[in-house]
Amino acid sequence: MNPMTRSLTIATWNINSVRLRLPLVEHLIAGWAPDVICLQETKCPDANFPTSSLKKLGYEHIALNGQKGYHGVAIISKLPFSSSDARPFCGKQDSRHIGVRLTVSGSARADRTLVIHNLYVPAGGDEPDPAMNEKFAHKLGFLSELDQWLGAGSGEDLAIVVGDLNIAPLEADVWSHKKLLDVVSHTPIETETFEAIRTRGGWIDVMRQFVPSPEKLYTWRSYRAADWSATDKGRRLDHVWASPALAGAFRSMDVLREARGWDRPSDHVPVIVKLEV
DNA sequence: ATGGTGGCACCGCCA
Repeated sequence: MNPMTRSLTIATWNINSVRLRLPLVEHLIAGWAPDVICLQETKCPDANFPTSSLKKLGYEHIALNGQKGYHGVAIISKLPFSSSDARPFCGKQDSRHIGVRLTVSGSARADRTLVIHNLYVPAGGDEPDPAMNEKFAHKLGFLSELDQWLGAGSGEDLAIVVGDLNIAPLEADVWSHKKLLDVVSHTPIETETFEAIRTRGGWIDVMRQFVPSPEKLYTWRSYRAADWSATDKGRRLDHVWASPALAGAFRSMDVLREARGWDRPSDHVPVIVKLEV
């Protein structure tokens, strides 16, 4: 490794209740030891977040935007934050974003600032018609605000966006493109808007740098499947975007497919990236 | 064959 860079591992995972699945978070930590873990759907108020357990495991820096019962995002980190912020969307009080600023110290160069945004985009309900389904209208409104924000670019030299974005943009991101064209998460209005925001903002689809289309790549499989592994009807709903300055920085990307088979699993699996900054 | 499962909360809602 270049001694003038620092290696950093970042995980993103929709955990579907951080309290119920704290043992799985601990398992992820024991096996992969990410420097930073971005969680979505923590489903608990900040006061109930398992802060002390995670601090004992070395994640002493924790930024929370939780709420009771629904949504909720968190960033836990071995590295300190110089600041954090939570953005509101659509005039609602949903906890769907937390952002942090990390100072990454290189041994022989000036410190560099890395911004990480952790997002939980609305799922959007079942009916892909905003006139009939206000949850889908909310999702489209959320994307419109994301376009104004992230579509305008990173705003920072070194920036990463991760999270459950609840859209599978490419044909290779779903088990059947044709069967899912009318299914919320893969409708043309969603996939086209998603890719328009990403490309207009100059964001790199980091996962697809490592597993290019048309190879299938999934991060989510329904709880309703009788046998998730055999049928493997998955979707890539979780994403890692990076600003242009990070184009050459990523060294690895792993989708922990096996995590879908862990005891009492989340329906999403962790995605882990390693980069040098 | 048009279901199914899972979490949280409170006895329905959301995913």
